[in-house]
Amino acid sequence: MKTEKISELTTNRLSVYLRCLNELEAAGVETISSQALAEQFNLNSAQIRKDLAYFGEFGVRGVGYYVADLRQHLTKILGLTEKRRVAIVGMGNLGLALANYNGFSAHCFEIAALFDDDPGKIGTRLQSGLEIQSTQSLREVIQRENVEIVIIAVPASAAERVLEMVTAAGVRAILNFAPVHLHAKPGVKVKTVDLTISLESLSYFLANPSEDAVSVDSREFLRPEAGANGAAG
Amino acid sequence: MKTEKISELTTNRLSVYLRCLNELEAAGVETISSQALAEQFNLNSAQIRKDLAYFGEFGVRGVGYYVADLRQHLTKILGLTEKRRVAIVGMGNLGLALANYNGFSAHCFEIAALFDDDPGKIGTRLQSGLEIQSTQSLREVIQRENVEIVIIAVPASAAERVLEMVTAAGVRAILNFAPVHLHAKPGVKVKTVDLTISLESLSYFLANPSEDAVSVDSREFLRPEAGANGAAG
DNA sequence: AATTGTGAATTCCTTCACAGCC
DNA sequence: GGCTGTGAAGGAATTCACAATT
Repeated sequence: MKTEKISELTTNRLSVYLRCLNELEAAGVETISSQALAEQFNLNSAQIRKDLAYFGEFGVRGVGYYVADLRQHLTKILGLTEKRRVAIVGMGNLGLALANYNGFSAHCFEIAALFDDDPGKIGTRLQSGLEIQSTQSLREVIQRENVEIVIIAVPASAAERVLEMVTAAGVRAILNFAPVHLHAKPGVKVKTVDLTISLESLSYFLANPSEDAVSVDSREFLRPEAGANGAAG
Repeated sequence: MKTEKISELTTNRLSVYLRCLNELEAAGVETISSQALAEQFNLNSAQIRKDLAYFGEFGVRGVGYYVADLRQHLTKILGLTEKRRVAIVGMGNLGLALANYNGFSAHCFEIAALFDDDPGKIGTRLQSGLEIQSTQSLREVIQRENVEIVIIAVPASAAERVLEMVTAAGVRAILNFAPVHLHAKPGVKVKTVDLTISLESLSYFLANPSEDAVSVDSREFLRPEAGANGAAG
């Protein structure tokens, strides 16, 4: 167990391993080797062992990793032992879609509040029973509902202002869908999902026939460069 | 102008530069230095110059880059001179939200077809006028409509099958929202946007109080690791 | 025999620092 | 003087390869 700084690339991979372990456990598999795990994701087995070794010695030499055991360790490392409460700001198409998406609850995230500043939307109740509230009550509601993570789904022009409101309310973890670079305060983490960049990256790929037409799932969050020829998954 | 392999991190940053140049041009700014550009994104100015230098000598020493000129070069490099036709497979909440999202057309992407295999949805027409079609006609429609990019917005269990159909129809660029690792054939690029990983990454951040509470917009698609202690300085 | 955990080697990416040019 | 383009240096992430362990 080291105290080095853990790269975000490593923690992203831990998420992937955890998902796979959930499936393996459901399938009744008891142990898995780093090699077998690596083959599922086009990763190197040493990388998996290193990722895990940052947090402890979870494996058994000559055997591999006990699925149930490792699953539990990763769940704890990723802070997923208890539900985390999430609010969404911006109830346009995307915000609504996320609010109605059921996959979150299965993964320890619970939508606890919805905000918009359009008077025509405030007061509307979704299928889930949650009511859209005014952004004017954002601070109060976030604190009362113990919201830990906020999803920003407003237009780019409003995103920075929302970030300020949200951090002023004490939130330290933000998932931003607005296509803009946000300036976060120290101690606050902003993850931006930028669909324009993703699409333009595909456009670049189409425009520049790769000399060596290798491919793979290009998830740049698993490897610094996947894709191109790389992987990414 | 080199022939080295261009990293996906570089092309992602080109998208960011282009967006900024669009704003600068609209604001009537004529030239910009790598230093000024770098400050907007917490990047190093040498990195920007290097990114651009892979593709040519676009700058003028002592002056900087002419905004209109560089904008045009980047548009061409990213293959954005003509509209790219996009299809969406899976008309659940997310697929619908993406289909109704207007930001695409502004960025040279045009939704050309929508697919689902739920008979209750097939034949439905969206606001845009586009009709949801059966996945059984996927190949035919994709070829007739000259679709170059497909967005997969189906459940994880169906994603691999959809990928096969789509690549069989000749599509080489896929944006995948299903939380699963897809296995792409050579010459095919898959970019996966995985919300579960993003949220779990935030959960990890909350669960592991960073010793040095520095922060930054952690877009791992701009730097191998942003955030944590990343860019701040 | 099989597989982990890890130092060393490698590869890749970023930053420095300065020559070259406007 | 100011700024680009770039070789060299530095840093970070991945992979190799093997000792340690069951």
